[in-house]
Amino acid sequence: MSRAALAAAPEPLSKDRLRLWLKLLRASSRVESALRERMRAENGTTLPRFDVMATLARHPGGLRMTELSGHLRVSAGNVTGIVDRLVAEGLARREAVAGDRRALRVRLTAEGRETFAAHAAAHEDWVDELLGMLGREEMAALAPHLDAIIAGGGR
Amino acid sequence: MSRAALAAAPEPLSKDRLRLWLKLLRASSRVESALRERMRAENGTTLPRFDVMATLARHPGGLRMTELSGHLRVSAGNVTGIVDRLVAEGLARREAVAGDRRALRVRLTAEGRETFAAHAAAHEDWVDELLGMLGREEMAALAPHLDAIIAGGGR
DNA sequence: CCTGGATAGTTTGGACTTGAATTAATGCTC
DNA sequence: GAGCATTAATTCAAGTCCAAACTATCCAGG
Repeated sequence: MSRAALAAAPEPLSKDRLRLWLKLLRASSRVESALRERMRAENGTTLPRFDVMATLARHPGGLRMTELSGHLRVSAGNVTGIVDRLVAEGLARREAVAGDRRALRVRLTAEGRETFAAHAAAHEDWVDELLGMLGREEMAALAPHLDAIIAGGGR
Repeated sequence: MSRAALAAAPEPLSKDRLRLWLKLLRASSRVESALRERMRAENGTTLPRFDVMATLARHPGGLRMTELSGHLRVSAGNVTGIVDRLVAEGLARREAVAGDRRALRVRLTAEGRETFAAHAAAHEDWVDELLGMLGREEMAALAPHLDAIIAGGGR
């Protein structure tokens, strides 16, 4: 074996992982910023607000603040401000929880449900368009690896 | 063909795309927040600052503010503040550009280069750990699809 | 009871983000 | 060579985000 072949150490896997991470980040950022922009321009709202409303829509009985921040990937202190704005716009309501005066239950109003339904339909169309290059097979190839990353090293 | 078979419409692809988008977002968020946390706790810095320094490190001759905000995917107004902080910490420097008094060239200082080298090494280790479940084959399966999403529908 | 620790939620401080407005300088065109 | 659109960068307003401190309430032991 030649000296050159010996010297050509295989590139460490960590470099590949770094590159893959950059790709993952870019792909995600591209979709997210397109969605943010359309949410703003066409629905007059923001992604965080939409996420909160989506979570509330999946739980018609309402959620406590802690549950809400648990379902989302945002901190509790953060949810307070977003819910404040939803309440101010008449899209959500805070109710007392019987038996625990510390807790609050947040729930969408009727107007909030209507508004969310319209936004969600548009959102689904946009995602469909932004990921239109992926067919069933491509998604089947991607999904398990994304799940593995989400599951992480046990964590 | 039975009535049931006719009624059982295949689930629209758009639902799958929506689910895939949520997976992509979660995977990306998981890695990003782990990196942010470590950057803060162990390197005493933030991801945006690190990103700016990484870009500057790849261009030893310096970059104009516009070029910097172009390489990163952030708005120009944003870069101003981040560079401000880097300059305040002595990690970067703004220089005048001969021939165009509007423009500025941003460059890492010697201290900035040293600091970045240390942070970058740690960063690579963390990514290697966070994506450790992916081997060469998994990455080879993922990368082209991520590239397709990045390339988008032309834009 | 009552006191000390846990829990629910808010507040606070600092950083980042975008989009839009602003300031300053450039360069094209007539 | 005087106007005028363009470009470089900053500033601004509003919102998002996190971590940490704080307030109010709950609850368990003594």
